[in-house]
Amino acid sequence: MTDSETRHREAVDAIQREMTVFARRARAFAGRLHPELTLVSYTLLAHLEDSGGCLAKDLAVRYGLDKSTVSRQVQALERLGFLERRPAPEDHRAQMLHLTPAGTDILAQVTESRHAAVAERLAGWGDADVAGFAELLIRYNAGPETSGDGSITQEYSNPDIAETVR
Amino acid sequence: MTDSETRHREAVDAIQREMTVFARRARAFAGRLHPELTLVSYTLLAHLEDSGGCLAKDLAVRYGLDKSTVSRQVQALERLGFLERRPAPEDHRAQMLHLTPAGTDILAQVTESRHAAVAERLAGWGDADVAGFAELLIRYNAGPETSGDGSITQEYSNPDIAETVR
DNA sequence: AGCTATAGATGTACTATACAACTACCCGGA
DNA sequence: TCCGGGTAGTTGTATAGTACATCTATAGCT
Repeated sequence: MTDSETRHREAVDAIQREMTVFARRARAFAGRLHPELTLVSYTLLAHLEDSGGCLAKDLAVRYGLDKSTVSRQVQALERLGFLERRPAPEDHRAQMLHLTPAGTDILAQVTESRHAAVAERLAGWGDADVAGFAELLIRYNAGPETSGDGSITQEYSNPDIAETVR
Repeated sequence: MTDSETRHREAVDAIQREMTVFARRARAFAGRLHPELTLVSYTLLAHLEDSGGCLAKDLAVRYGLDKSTVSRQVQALERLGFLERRPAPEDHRAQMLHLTPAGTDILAQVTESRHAAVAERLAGWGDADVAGFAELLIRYNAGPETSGDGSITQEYSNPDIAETVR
């Protein structure tokens, strides 16, 4: 193995390790930040905002969750008053999910908290590094252009790619 | 707000969003990759390897987990034959945890799988980008040098800083 | 009309987690 | 010396998130 190959392997290992560190902290982190909204709830509400309303099925496909999981999450978010269901006129099996004003509100609050937490970690970074980090993360999450990421099934990975490049 | 400030804010938002995307996928991802070892189990075993053996307390502090959680994780890993407990000679309340050969083995396998998954996502990246991404992630996880990350308590954040720069 | 596919809800089970209470042990001071 | 407060770990209990299987109602094609 050449020096360059060794360096490359070590960098990949570092990325693997650091992503693991981050992932391990993320949920507890999100929970402490805003007990009202878990990481998943936050993501679901955020998608409702982005999409301007969608079906539970869409959320399940996009985030690789079982439809039963989404069904219960939606129930909980409805109970909290953050979203409402409206009968879909064109398909009586489905229901359009929409953010309520309260949902829009809490989403903005949580987004702001998360933004602040990230900004604090980035304190002292140069603009170029911040911009570069953002770009590399987007590229990483988008995954190989050649479809499929070798670890999750096709149906799961594609919607995520769609999301990150939206 | 100047153009530069706007660009900066958008980059921070992108980082926040991409980290969220990543975190949401990580656990399910880890589970599919190696059902034997969850993300947490993997991290605990990895720390045993790095440290050459430690106490359950150390794991709890380092990873911000409750000692009961660690206790049960350790039980499970012992049942699977991946670690063993040895009475600590200098403190009879405590027990040193050590990887077994089977534990060392599975850890190597999972590390390899994770490495491969990451490498696949990085396929087509230039060496400089890979190295730069690794460096930025390490810096991000290490957090602001000024101690405390504004989101978790002091006791939790420090061990993690220690870990990422070990 | 009838068959199959789909959106969602519900029953059930499992895992990870936290908090509280408990046991066993450690150590420093009166 | 033993007593009290601190510490390592276990166990009881509760909760959240998740998946899989099953069920209902509806859609849409032939």
